[in-house]
Amino acid sequence: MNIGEAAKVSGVSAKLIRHYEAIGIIPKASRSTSGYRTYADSDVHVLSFVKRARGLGFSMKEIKKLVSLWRNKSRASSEVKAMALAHIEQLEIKIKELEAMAKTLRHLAKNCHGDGRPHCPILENLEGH
Amino acid sequence: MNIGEAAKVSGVSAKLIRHYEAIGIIPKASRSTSGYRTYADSDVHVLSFVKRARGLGFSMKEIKKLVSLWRNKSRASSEVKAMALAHIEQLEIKIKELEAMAKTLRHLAKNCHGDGRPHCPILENLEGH
DNA sequence: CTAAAGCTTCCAATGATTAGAAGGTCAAGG
DNA sequence: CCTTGACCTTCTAATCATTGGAAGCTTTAG
Repeated sequence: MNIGEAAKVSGVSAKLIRHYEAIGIIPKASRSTSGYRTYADSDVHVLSFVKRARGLGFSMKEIKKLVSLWRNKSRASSEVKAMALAHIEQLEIKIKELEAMAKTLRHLAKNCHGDGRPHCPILENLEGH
Repeated sequence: MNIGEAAKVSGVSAKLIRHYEAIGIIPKASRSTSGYRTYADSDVHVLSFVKRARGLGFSMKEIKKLVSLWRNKSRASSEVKAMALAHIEQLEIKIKELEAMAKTLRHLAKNCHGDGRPHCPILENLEGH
């Protein structure tokens, strides 16, 4: 399989596959005589794994670790669970931040007439009342 | 006021003040004879405005627009409100994404023993069951 | 007069991804 | 056989907001 087909099957773009290889997320692909990267089903499997982990919001650094745990058949599940729990915590912090922003903005927007006049509580709030 | 004191008063780092000037968020500061940037209270006021807008999650592009609306005494509040509402929508989308991630991860973590054994539903899920 | 703190500019890194340029390779059809 | 187009290669650079450092000038305090 060339990189194009591996991209199609895994859902990870060819550009990104090369990038993942460059930064060591995935091992270096073997090459054909002409220098093209060659992929087996198992390689595509890793790419799909990475894609799913990204979909759960893990950073590439974390994914690198997850992949190595995945490949290590004698891993302790506690290590994976700890990563998941730590990540959940980060997600919850981020969610709270965004919710606080949205809450403030909703409050300000509600009090803004939104007409042709210049008076605007939103700007007043940003100004520091 | 030099940039250092403006940074202290506004809470925006000197580095960032220069950067904001370079990308046109704030007007070019006037200079002393020796070339140092000089700031008045009104300039610091703008910096605080920018900082608050950032705190609400607006992008610098949006903030540039907000600042110009703020300075335009004949603006229509509808324009500001529209930006706020659009931003609220983006925030809500992001929150939903993060919540979906957290939900999935919580479910997976709950089913993971988290002990010394290798069996791990989290990795199994990433693998594609 | 000198040391330290503060200022200047420019260049580079972060994190994940995308985009482009310039060129080599492969398969199919005329 | 040769061309066309799709695919591959590498390297460079853009995005976004911010931070960091280097090298050098200015100001302030002792």
